[in-house]
Amino acid sequence: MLALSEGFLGLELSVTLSTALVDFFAKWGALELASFVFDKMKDRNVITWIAMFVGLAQNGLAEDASKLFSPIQEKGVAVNSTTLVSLVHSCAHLGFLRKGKSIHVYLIRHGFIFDVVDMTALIDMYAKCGKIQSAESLFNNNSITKDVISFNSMITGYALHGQGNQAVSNYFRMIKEGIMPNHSTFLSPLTACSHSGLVEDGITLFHRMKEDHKLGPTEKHYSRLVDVLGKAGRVEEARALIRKMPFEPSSAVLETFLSGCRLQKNITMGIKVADRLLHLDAMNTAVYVVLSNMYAEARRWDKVDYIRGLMRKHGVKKTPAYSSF
DNA sequence: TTAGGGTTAG
Repeated sequence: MLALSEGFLGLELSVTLSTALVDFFAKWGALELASFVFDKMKDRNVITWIAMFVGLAQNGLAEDASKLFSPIQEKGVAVNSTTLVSLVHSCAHLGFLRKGKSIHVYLIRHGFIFDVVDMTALIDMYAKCGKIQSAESLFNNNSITKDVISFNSMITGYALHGQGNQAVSNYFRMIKEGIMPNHSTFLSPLTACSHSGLVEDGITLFHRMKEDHKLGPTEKHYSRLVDVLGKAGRVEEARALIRKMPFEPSSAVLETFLSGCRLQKNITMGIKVADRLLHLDAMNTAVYVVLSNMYAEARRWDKVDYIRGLMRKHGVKKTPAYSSF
């Protein structure tokens, strides 16, 4: 602190070096240090302000970040692409729709030319802030050449808004437009399929990954499809899928499967997978809770007591939450 | 010697 406040080796730190420090500290979550350097600076440039703003935003300090917004705007620093993207990205993260929109409007008024990266940041911001139609019209206005990230962003937006059909159809549109998907492309629509009950679409997408694009599904993709199948009551198929996985299923996949078993009130299968999960980690609270809830739903109070006993035996503290019915 | 887009949902 002393070295920083009096300058390094008695020299005043340059704006560039101080800014690098603000950025470094903020990125590591050392916001007190970042603020300290920021406050001490006599001169700050665009990058200094943005680094501080982004640092606060990424660390969830919405209110503090918000206070920097006006000075940034007053200085008119939101004029280049990098600045725009940094600011808009943080606005998306914080749900600052009005602020994000004001940057967008400001730049339109000033005749700013948006590239695909700028557009993607805006699409993501509008989608995350609940304005899926604004995101959609930006995406569809044909002023930019779309790429895999802008497509993924739009697809994620649809998924976020429960528009499973749109998420899936934009995957096909992307292929039609000759853009190669990547692993991320498939995650959002698969999630959307589980939310919207689009079982066949989910299965199709999953298989297209490998067959059409040579993309081996990762554990997350398996987990999503297990969820799609589990929610649709196709527990046996979900189980077969897990067995076919080219790697050992982690707790995450098994927990997804377990919640499918609970949803379908398949206690027999639920016990099997819970047993496996507890062999992986006897302290996995979630497993006890789900098992206990399954038994409670089946009014098997003796078993509920038994689970409680198991928890005590293993020193698992959390009391299972009973579902009300 | 400083700032750039997507990556489940909860």
